Amino acid sequence: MLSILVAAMSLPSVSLSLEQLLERVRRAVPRLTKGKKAVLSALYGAKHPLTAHEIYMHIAKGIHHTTSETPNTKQNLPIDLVTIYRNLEQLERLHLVVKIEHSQTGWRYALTDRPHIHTITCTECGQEISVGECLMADIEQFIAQKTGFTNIHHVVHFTGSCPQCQHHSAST
Amino acid sequence: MLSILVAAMSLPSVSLSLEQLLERVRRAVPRLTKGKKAVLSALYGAKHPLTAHEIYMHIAKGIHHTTSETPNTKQNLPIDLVTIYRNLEQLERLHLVVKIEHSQTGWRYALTDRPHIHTITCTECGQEISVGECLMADIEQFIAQKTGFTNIHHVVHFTGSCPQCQHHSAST
DNA sequence: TTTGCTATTGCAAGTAGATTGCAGTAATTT
DNA sequence: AAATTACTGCAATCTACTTGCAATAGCAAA
Repeated sequence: MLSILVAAMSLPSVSLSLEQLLERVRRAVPRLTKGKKAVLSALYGAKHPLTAHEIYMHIAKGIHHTTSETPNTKQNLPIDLVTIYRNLEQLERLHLVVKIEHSQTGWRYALTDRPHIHTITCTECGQEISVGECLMADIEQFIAQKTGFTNIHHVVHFTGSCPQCQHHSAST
Repeated sequence: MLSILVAAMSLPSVSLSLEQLLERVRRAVPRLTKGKKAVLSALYGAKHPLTAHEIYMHIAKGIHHTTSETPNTKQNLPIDLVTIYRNLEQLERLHLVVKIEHSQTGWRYALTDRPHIHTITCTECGQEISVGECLMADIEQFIAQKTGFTNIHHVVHFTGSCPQCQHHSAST
């Protein structure tokens, strides 16, 4: 039984260039704006799912600082956080972006169909580690057959007692 | 492969009385208070995972109204919402209660080891339906072996396009 | 039963992620 | 180049949740 689940780990790697992604989004939305491109670029380059605030910081860091020579124009201002929220919401409705988990600092988003990892958090000490690539593909397929939903995605996070904290538990 | 997942749906039913549950908690916590008993009783009687606010309302509804004959004593006052939050946090640390999903109105909690259902929400119209009992047991076992964690629980929620909304999607 | 210890409670104030209204801006079409 | 309107940024707001602290109430020992 476990061997089947392990097999599910070898997900196909997505080899879509950023340019191809932007072209795909351009066809799906009314206007491909600067803010939308910045959000997609941040998610494209991310190794882990990002919160809206992390996307904001990523964009802000990529912008050159203002000096007397380079005044504060529209070009070098960061994208407003509220714009990032609104773009994530729109891209999620179009199934181009998905919520992966609700972390302690808010929802984390990733590009759809990206192979991704999930994490497990110790409810006692707060330690958080990876559990490897996603194992949910079979469950999603089962749900699709049962409910008629398509474009199924999952929000998954695990909790438990890490090896160091196991003796404190009441359930053993 | 799917037949294995379907088999995982027949989880053992938990037949613990409320009294047995309270006794178990009494041994695990320093003081079994009125608030803690009320929270546990609400979760015990719940058919679905509850938010802190839903637990608050459930407790408040179960209390007799104040009249001139029955003045406002400590006995018929509801449990403060902050007390419910603190009890849920404590019970979660002891693995007696678990977060099931982060709904639009906040985290939903359930008693640990209760057979429970998960839901799928349409990202376009917001419709939410059940996907049947939980299929995560095998994945949790795999993670336990890989990470050394015990008392593993999961936070799971699904999203997708419901049959009525599927033509609007950009991903097809 | 009474007493003492301290975990727990309730109130109030605060934090932070996320949302909303609106006037101005900019991406696209013609 | 002009027109249309989707989108942006600012400010204000909402709400789930947390924290500080004095008062209260479980529980155990006397």
